[in-house]
Amino acid sequence: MSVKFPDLNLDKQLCFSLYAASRQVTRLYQPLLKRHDLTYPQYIVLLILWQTDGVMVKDIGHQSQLKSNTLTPLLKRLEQNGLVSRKRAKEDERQCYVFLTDKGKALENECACIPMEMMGQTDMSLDKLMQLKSLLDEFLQLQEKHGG
Amino acid sequence: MSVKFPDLNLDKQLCFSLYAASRQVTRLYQPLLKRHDLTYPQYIVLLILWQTDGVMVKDIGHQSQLKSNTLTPLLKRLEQNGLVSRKRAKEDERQCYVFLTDKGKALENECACIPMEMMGQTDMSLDKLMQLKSLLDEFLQLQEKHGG
DNA sequence: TAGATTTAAATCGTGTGCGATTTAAATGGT
DNA sequence: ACCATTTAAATCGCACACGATTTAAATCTA
Repeated sequence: MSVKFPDLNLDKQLCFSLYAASRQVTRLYQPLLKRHDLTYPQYIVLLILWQTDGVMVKDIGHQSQLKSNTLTPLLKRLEQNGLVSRKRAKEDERQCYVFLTDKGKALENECACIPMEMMGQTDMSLDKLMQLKSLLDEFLQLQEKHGG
Repeated sequence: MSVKFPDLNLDKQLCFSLYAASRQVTRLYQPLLKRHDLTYPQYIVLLILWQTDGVMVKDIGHQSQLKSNTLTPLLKRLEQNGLVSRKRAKEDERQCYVFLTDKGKALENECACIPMEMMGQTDMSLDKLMQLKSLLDEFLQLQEKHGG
């Protein structure tokens, strides 16, 4: 058994590491984001909007890999906090466009220091972080190809 | 700015990739675990118990990096499903030991095929998966050292 | 053009995650 | 022995995630 499948345990361990690392990163972000009354998933959505303002919920979903059942309540919270506004598209009433408010746009500058602060907390070389990202992206791409 | 911090965006993107990859892996596990009425975090806890039966909640917490506020309800669900039993330690009533039931022990064999099935779904070389795990573990270790 | 199908969000229910607090048991210092 | 402190679980509240379903709008088709 251990000859035929020498690394049968690897995937357990890999998934375990991935799971723990992801939550650890979220924990690292939390104190930085709390200053701006943001959660980590809210920050992810804002990163998407700061890149391109006025995006459909569907497209935010595609970029973040989150569905409307997660995004709708999250976006409502961002709206309640005055960071975004949601408008139905006139040409297709099913679609909902999300726009940054002035406050939401201003927040981008206030959050500008976060990436730097995070980098400082990782203690890993830039080279290894890039390697890590590259491997994760390869995994995600293979998944997108295979899983639709 | 871009000279001094050439990859300021890397960490945004890396965290994003990590976040997406972790959830993708959970999604891959779900259909396999559903057959046994398990969630992914429940499976993680069972992996720990299959390795060593009769562990304190505290130790499960240390291995899984989950606290009692997550573990207590999760363990109660496992108990309700007849997979584990929880007993207070006689020598220290604060401590709670978790034991596998016969059903819980039997489940290990039923889940034996899961790692193999998962490996088949990743489409990545063993070499790269090991690289990935190595980088994630290095990150986690640095965090444990730094963050306590 | 009426009815079936597809599509985009929203809604619902369950199970995490986690900060903060609480409860109760053990321990430590005086 | 007494009381403050520490420790291990449990509890509470909030915000995700996600499968499944629903709602409503657009589109396709006979």
